[in-house]
Amino acid sequence: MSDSDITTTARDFIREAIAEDLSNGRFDGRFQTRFPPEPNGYLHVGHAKAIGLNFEVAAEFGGHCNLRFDDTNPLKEEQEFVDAQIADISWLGYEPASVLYTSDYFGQLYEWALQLIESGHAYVDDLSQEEIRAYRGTLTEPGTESPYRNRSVEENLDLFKRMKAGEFPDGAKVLRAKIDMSSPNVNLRDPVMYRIRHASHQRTGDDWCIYPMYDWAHGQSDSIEGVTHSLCSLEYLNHRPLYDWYLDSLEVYHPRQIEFAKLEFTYTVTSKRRLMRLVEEDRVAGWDDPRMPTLAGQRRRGVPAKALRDLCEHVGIARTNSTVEIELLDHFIRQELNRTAMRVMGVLDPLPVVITNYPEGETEWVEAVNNPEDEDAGSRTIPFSRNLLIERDDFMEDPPRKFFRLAPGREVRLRWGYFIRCEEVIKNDRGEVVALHCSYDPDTKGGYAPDGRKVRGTIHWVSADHAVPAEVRLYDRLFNVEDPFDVPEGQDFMASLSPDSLSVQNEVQLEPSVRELAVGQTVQFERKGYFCLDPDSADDNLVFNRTITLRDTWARIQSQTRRKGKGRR
RNA sequence: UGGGGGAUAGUUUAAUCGGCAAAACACCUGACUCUGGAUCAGGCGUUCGGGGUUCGAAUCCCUGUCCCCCAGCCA
Repeated sequence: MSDSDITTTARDFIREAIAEDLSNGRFDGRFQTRFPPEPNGYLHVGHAKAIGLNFEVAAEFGGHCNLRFDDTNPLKEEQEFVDAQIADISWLGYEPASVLYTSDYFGQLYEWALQLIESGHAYVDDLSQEEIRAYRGTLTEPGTESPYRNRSVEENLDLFKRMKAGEFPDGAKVLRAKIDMSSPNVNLRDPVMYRIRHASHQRTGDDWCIYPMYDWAHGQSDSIEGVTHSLCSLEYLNHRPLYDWYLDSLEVYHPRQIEFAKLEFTYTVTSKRRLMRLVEEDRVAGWDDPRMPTLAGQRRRGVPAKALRDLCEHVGIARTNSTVEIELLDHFIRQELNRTAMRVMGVLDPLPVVITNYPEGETEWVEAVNNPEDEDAGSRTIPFSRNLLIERDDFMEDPPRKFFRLAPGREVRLRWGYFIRCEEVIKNDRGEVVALHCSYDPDTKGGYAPDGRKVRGTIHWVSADHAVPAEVRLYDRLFNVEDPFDVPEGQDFMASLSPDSLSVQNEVQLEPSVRELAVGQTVQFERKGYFCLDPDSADDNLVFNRTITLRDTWARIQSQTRRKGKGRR
């Protein structure tokens, strides 16, 4: 590929910048990125954008992308999160060239801090946290210099070494960069480089009691690794001058930071802090609860990684803050699953049907197509017998107009089976429908009538004698408003939590072929939606999560007529 | 008169050096269908406001408005 090809195929401003740097020879033709999460929580759908961008540009421009854990704060980080993040990235479909840790650079970072002290660019400050805040000034007023700002190099060196040696308690001192207390960019008002934290780190144990701040660690880590383009979110724009300042002051290799907008969605929150609250306050079953926007949650729900990748590609890279409608993700999930998921029949809310003219005790096997979108998926057989189960809402005793399903005297097709006609409605003492007596037409096997007569409705069913019971967890949106932060005065996003985000169906009956399913596999229950076999399943107790419903035109018709009816009154 | 970033259909994005404003989702019609699924056809609707330059402006200039980020010893 020639340079001009690279430029003309650039799809966004970041790819343009990369192409330009590459053709200028700015980084000697080298190209390298990194995805740098802090292991303080689980990765979520918003991260998919940054992950995809970093890994995909690396592949496109012939470079590589590392995973680097930005593990500079032992108070918040855990090995569990490291492991989970590695698994999630792999599930998304990307493989880091290397897995690296900022904590591996603590030694080098310390040496560089000494260097900055020696060159007069850093000092030890005894001010308390509150004092430092007060001295920093405000957004509109300049700060004031610390009384400790002009200590001698010798004193700073001595103090900093003693900080590292553990001579001082937490918070007693910090190392600060000496930049400009009156800078209009508050990040440049002598930012803290090191704080004292007598805490064990998940990787370095008790080797250190001083830990570097993000700004001091990040650019230098990029530099050590040879990253060429350090891609990060918009909030770091204000930090770029500092990123550049440290690298320039150290006179080391200097990568280029470029910022882009994060990905956010309606009807959810994406911030590790808030997701943490949902988990800790038991509003969900854990980080991988299928209602969670975490990658682990989405995976468990049955969302294909491809859907997330497709969405990110569609959304693109820009500098505009944006909130994508969750319906767009739904679209990509359905698009992918429609193509790939095997079809299966399952009745969520069963109503017994007796085929009165079908011989008792007899079973025959009908052929069913596995996936009409994929010829190679083949077919399977399903047992048919006298005792069937159909979906309760596929029958109405007194059907409204436009209801095409079963009703007294009416004929429908059992998918892949026979035409049946409802002859009798059986009720209990309370007048509730408990069963249907139907007749079948033996000439319609496979679903075709030799006389060419048509039926409006085709419904799914299972043979009661052969069905496999299961538990199905139906998920709805975790939050019931587009913007969870849109709450009354004095309340927070937790108030937007939907009370109905999970309902469990325990009476579900499925066709026998579901016994072959693997945990994590997503199939379509015909006419109902996509469902994923959950790890909670046991041999005698299958558990499915509903990934997403099918598009439901009937539901729309119903809500429309309901609306119209109301309007007339 | 703190600094920085941003604004194109309901949403997210395109639009080569200033040259016909477009796609997907969503929504609405209709066709087709052994999933009220899928598919197909059609419809809806857009350059933040006001000036200016120009034959021609989403794009350039001036001006105004609105939104986002920053005052952690978080990242």
